[in-house]
This record gives sequence, C-alpha cells and structure tokens, in this order.
Amino acid sequence: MDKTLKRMATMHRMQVTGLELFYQNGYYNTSIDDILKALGLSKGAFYYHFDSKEDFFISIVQNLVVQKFYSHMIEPIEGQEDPLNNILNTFENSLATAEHNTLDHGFMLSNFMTEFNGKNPVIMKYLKDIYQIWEVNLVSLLQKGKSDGYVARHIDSEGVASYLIASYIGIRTLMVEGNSRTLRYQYIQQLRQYFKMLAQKEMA
Amino acid sequence: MDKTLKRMATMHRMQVTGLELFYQNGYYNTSIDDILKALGLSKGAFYYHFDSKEDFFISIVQNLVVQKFYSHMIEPIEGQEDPLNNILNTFENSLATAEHNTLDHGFMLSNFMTEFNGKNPVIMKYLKDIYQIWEVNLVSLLQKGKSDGYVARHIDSEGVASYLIASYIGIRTLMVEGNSRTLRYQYIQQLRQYFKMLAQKEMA
DNA sequence: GGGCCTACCGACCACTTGGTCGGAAATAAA
DNA sequence: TTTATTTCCGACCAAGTGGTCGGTAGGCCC
Repeated sequence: MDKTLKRMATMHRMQVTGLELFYQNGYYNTSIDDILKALGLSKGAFYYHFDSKEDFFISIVQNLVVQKFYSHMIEPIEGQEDPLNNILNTFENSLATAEHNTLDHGFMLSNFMTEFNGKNPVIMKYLKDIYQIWEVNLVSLLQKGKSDGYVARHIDSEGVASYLIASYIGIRTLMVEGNSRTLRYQYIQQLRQYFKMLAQKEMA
Repeated sequence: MDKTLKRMATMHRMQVTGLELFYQNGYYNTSIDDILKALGLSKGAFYYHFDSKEDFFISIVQNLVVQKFYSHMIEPIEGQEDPLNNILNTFENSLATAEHNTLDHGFMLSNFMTEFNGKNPVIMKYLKDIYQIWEVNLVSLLQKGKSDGYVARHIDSEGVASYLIASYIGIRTLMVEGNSRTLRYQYIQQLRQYFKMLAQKEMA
C-alpha cells in the first residue's frame, strides 16, 4: 500500500511537470531529459514507471488533461440557467486565465491536435475523444436550453456547437501573438451579438 | 544571367518541396535530409544556396507563403460588391480545397504560428506580419462596405475581422480530425447567420 | 543479520539532427 | 585547350534523441 502510494506520487509529479513542459514547448520539442532535469530524477526512474515517451504522454492525457478539461470547460457550463450565458462566462474566464500564461485547457487541446496531426494517430485518437466530449456536452446543453425556453428552437445545435468550439480555439490561437486583452474583449463582444440571434425571441 | 537563372530555379524547387513537407510534417519534424531526398539533391547543394534551415524557411515564407496568401485569401475578397458575400465565398472555397488535402494557406499560417510560438521569435515575426495584413485588409473591406451601404455602420470592424479570422482558423483546425465536409457546411451556415446581423438592414 | 523487492541511478547504445568542408563535375570565359 | 567560376557531391562532425541495462540504496519481513 505504502509502496504504491509512493509510486503514484512520483508518477504524478512526473506527469504534472511533463504536461507543463509539453504544453510550453510541444511534445516533440520536449525531451525526456528535459523533464527529468526539471524533476531532479534520472532516466532509470522514468523507464521504471513508464514504458515509453508515448505511453507517458497518454497517461498524462488520461489522468490530467481529461479531468482538468471537465472541471474548467464543461462543468462550469452546466446549470439550470441560461446556457448561452454560462457558455459566455466560461469562455471569458478561460480566456482571462489564458492571459496570465496559466495552462488553458481549451487551447491545449487544439495545440496538441495540431502537433500530432498526421504524425501519431494513436495519440490523436485520445485528443479527438476529448474534443467530442466537449461537443456533445455543448449540444445537449443547447438542446436543454431549447426546452427551457432560453434558446430559439430553429437553430442547429450541432452547427452552433462546432462553431463555438472553432471560434474559441481560433481566438486562442491568435492570442499567442500578443494583444490578448483586446482580442478577448472583441471576441466576447462578437459572441454576445451572435448569442442574441440564438436566444429565444422573448429573452433577447 | 543564365547562372542566376539556374540558381533561382534550383532554389525555387527547394522552396516548393520544402513548403510541402514543412506543411505536412511541421518544421521541426522535417529534416533537411528529408527535403533533399525528395529532391534528389545533397547537403552541399542546400548549404550552397541557403545559410541555415531557418534562413531557408524564412525565404519560403517571403517568396511563397506571402504571395499565395494574397492570391487565395485576400484578393478574392476585394471587389465592388457586397464584402460580406465575398468573404463568405472566399472562406467556403478555401475550406473546400482544404478538404482535398491541398495546401490551405489560411490554415498554414495558424499551423506554423502554433508550432513556432515560444520557440522562434524571429520566424514568428514574419508569420505575424502576414496575419496582420489579413486583418488590415478585412477591416478596410468592412469599412468600405459600410460606406457602400452593405454593412451596418454600428459594427466594430476590428472586432468582426478578428472574430472572422479566429473562426476560420478554428474550424480549419477541427477539420483535421475528419468530418471536414459536415464541419464546413455547419460553419458556413453559422457564418451566414452571423453575417445577416452585420448587414445593412435594407439588404438583409 | 540475511534476503528481497521497490525505486532510482547513470553510463551506454544506436540513431538522427543541423551544419562543415574538401573536392569534383559542369559550365562559361580566355 | 586551358582557366575560372558556379553548382553540387557526400563523408564527416558534435550534439542531442529515445531507450537499455547492470547496478545499488533503503525499507520490510523473517
């Protein structure tokens, strides 16, 4: 028991540091030695806990990325009130933390997808799954919004969901080159306009 | 004259093949040897014409990417008619060609920006410049649309331009994981709705 | 104390990378 | 034909990569 605890503690430390560096420098541009140096550990320790670099990354996705993604991008949207409003607030918050260079989990996803596209189908699969969870949740939230009278019934929920995700990761991509404050402000403004269209006429 | 001609011909061949591979596999994941093998040339030839891998890439951006970007993403939008309509058609065409795995120059930009972000500020500068050209052109087109009576005067042209670019590169990022046909359709639909809002009331 | 197993060390390996360099075809000039 | 110059060849190098492996420190059980 105690042994497994120590084992898990070390593995977790490795995963946290690994995700940080992978997110900062990219997967292929981060060597195992980089991570080990940051941790003060050795090659032996790494390959004792993980089979390979790829295996390591997948374990990070499953243990950290998925959970963080849920708690930052999905759960905040859920609720009984107006889903459009929740989406707006969640997106705004995420973009705000992104300005302070903290890990942005919505962006991380598209970042990694871009990097692995055409290179590693196995990892791509895991990333795709998360993205689809995001989409599915948005769609069902929009549908619920329809029956609750917040969202106009004629809109295409799937289309809106894809559009929302696209615009978010797009603006996030643009934000890396500075002006993030202005971009966020502009983005939220436009999103607000767009949402007026989607809202039930009575609520607009 | 003839010498410079041959020189330029070889350089151009290298740049075209280089861009293709860089776009497919990424900059850091494409070795000079890969490019040389595809061309049937040797290391010596490469370093005779270019100083370094970075210098090579920059020459590609300046000689190929900028021009392609103009002819595919900027010039088609210009014209005397409704700019919103032109934007819609241009985006739709670009996304369509993207489905057939051809080079998509709008996407290429965000792709490279993602890859170089935080790693190579010099190259980032060149990519940023192109993006800003895109934005400036969209803004002035929208402004012209206002005075021509196509676009509502109350809209924030800068905000709309950023929002358009973001949504485009976002949807393009999502398209890499399949379903590109559906995504394109959904995206154009939503964009059309969004544009109705931006249009001058009389023209809607 | 003796044995054992988990967790970690670090030298080592095969391979790839960007880049160098002396030289050899090819072409043009004399 | 000789000479110069442009263009290209390919062996080579140092640095770094992911991954292997023999070894060892320290806690735990008998």
